Amino acid sequence: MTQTSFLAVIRLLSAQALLEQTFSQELGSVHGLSLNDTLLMMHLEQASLSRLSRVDLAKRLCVSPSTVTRMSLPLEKLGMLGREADLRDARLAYVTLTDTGRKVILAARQTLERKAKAVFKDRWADEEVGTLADLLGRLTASQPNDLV
Amino acid sequence: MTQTSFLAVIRLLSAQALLEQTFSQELGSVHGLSLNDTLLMMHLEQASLSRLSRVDLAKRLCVSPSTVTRMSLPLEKLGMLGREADLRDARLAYVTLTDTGRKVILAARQTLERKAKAVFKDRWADEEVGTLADLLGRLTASQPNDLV
DNA sequence: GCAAAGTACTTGCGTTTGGAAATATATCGG
DNA sequence: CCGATATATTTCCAAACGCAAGTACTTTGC
Repeated sequence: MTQTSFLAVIRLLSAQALLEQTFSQELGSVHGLSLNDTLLMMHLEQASLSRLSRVDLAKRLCVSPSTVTRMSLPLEKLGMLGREADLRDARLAYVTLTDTGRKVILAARQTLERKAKAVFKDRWADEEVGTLADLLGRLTASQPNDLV
Repeated sequence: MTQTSFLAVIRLLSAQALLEQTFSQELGSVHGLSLNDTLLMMHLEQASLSRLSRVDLAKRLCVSPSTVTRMSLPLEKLGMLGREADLRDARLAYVTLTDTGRKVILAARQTLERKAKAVFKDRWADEEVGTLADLLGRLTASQPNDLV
């Protein structure tokens, strides 16, 4: 079992590296977004009030807070993200999803869905994809809200 | 099923981000290696003659060839990696695993195994971990040689 | 056998990222 | 209320990476 755990982890890392190549290239050329940009906006999309604090986003994306600060800057200038203060806590600087951003992320999501479908197109039964999603969900269960 | 595929991919990306944090921190503090350093040496470990060309390594790690060049430089200076030419093709510059490197990667592998085991310690049946490893193996089947 | 195309590697440059430090604000204990 | 500690954000600096260009060598087509 120690060997199986190791195998599972190694393959997870390898599979991600493989998928990231495809997805980030497609997202970049079609929508001008990085994969992390997209995930950030997807988190905002499903958040209440379409807004999240920077540290919250950092935890969800597993990146440092400074990365969130820098990632959101260009997207803000492009009008996809906004900034909002908290009335009770002046330290917080929420990142918000604008209407423009909502449209962009909707399109990007469709691109991702199409690519994701293609990944499993051959040699995968629907049930197997479901099992994979379930098992991976157990791994991320400790994390803040699930996407999708 | 398009929704399930999407869910599986998103969760795969999230799970990897989560695991990478743990593993790269542990590998860095204990062995002074990055996660990619470790994977590179693990590929060499199981290669015939303990050597691989730089482009081959790049494909296996899903990084650019220039990254392999730069990654191997410091490891070479530390005596973990070596360089070897090919008699028939003067373009090739194999990366080789030295005896020192073999010892280091053996220790690093044990660290990874321990951490991997901890990931699945709670709420996972052995069979489920095996299923996960199998399914992920299907994703990476298109890639060059599997590790482990 | 030679020109053209392909492959392997390296280097320069710009981008992205994490960690430490700095700043501002909030909370807690007395 | 006040000082100490904790939290949220930003900025600086250095490390890691991809891409494009350059060099060297090999293979292909004639």
